[in-house]
Amino acid sequence: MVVPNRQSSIANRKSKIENTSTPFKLTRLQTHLMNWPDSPALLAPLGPWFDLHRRDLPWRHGDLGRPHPNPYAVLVSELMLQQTQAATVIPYFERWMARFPDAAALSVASEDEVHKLWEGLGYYRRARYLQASAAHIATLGWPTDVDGLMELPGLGPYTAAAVASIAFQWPEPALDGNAFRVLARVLGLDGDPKHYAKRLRSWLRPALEKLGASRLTQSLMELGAMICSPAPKCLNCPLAVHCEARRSAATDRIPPIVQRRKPKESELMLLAVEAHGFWLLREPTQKGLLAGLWKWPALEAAFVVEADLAADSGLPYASHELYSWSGWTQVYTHRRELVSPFHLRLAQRFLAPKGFHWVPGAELDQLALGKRDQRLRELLKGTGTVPLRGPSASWLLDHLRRDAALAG
DNA sequence: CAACCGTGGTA
DNA sequence: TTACCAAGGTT
Repeated sequence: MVVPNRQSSIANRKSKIENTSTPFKLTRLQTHLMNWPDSPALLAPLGPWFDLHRRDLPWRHGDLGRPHPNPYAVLVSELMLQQTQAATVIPYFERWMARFPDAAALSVASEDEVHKLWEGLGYYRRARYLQASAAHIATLGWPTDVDGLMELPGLGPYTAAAVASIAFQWPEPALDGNAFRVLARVLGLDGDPKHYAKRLRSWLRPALEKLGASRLTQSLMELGAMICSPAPKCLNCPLAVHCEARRSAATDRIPPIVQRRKPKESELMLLAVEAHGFWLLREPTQKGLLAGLWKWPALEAAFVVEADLAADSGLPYASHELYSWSGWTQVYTHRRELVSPFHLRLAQRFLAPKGFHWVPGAELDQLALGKRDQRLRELLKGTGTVPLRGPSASWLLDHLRRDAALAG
């Protein structure tokens, strides 16, 4: 497939990235660029270093001087690599490409299967965006410039530029966390390097044109991942001679650490309710945490206190059995959950509330679950339950049905 | 624009 | 154990 290089500029985009520059800002920009070393000269050592030390990643093509033979593979890898380390991505990428070898195959897949192949990788929105992008490409073909790539769902400034440079050799500067850290240190930037994004892109473009877009983009990120890491290994760095942060012993201050909000804590009971070989699962939601995935029913654990007070009310659930395991802490980006898992076995099924579904045990493994719910699914396969230590079975069931009624 | 979206590695 | 943070993007 031949894709023309339109030489469009991310920095001058009207939409999504930044506003067009005013004459005043352009003047400041030019002034500032005068103080930075020439980018092709400064970054030239990256090429030879990369040829010697580059990792052999399954989405990485041998000849970086040409457009990538499979742009779809680049797209898949870049979506998977968002906020995710390469080592984690590799097995997911292999399975994905085996099952969905091209955009057409992905575009006709079921959403459940798409999520199943993404299971455990996190940020599940990316899987849906990738499928939507594949549908666009299968129908209309590949975009012909970086602005077109930006229109694909799930592609922002970084990913659009990464696909442009790695898949098509368009000279679009792709700035990820690695590139920002490397450039902040080499140039000795003060403050958050993201504030320099626009100037850095203008400054980088000549280097992309001279050293090769794919080669420079990947070598910059590879250096950030392997050498110029948060705790840098400057002795092995091909840019050390001209690095401002190293010269001034400031690599621990550049770039500055951005502090995060403390995660919110919550406590919940996670229920595997079983009846005659069927399991009660929450159907996938469209929004919120773990959207698109199946979930075990859960109850706010504040109820546990009530349960202790209520004790067993003597309701007719004599044939029910309740098992539990020791709990754990489930960590998300901005949340911490204290999880208490239970297995409740019922003598008979009841009508599944709205938003719930009785799943045959044989199909449990086919559902896409988040790590928290995968963990309970695995517990059910073992025999390591401990005697009941928690609310009564009747109490749990009553609250589950009440909770489901409210949710529905 | 701050909040939100998962999970695993690392010091 | 805690906190940072990773080939970020969307709302």
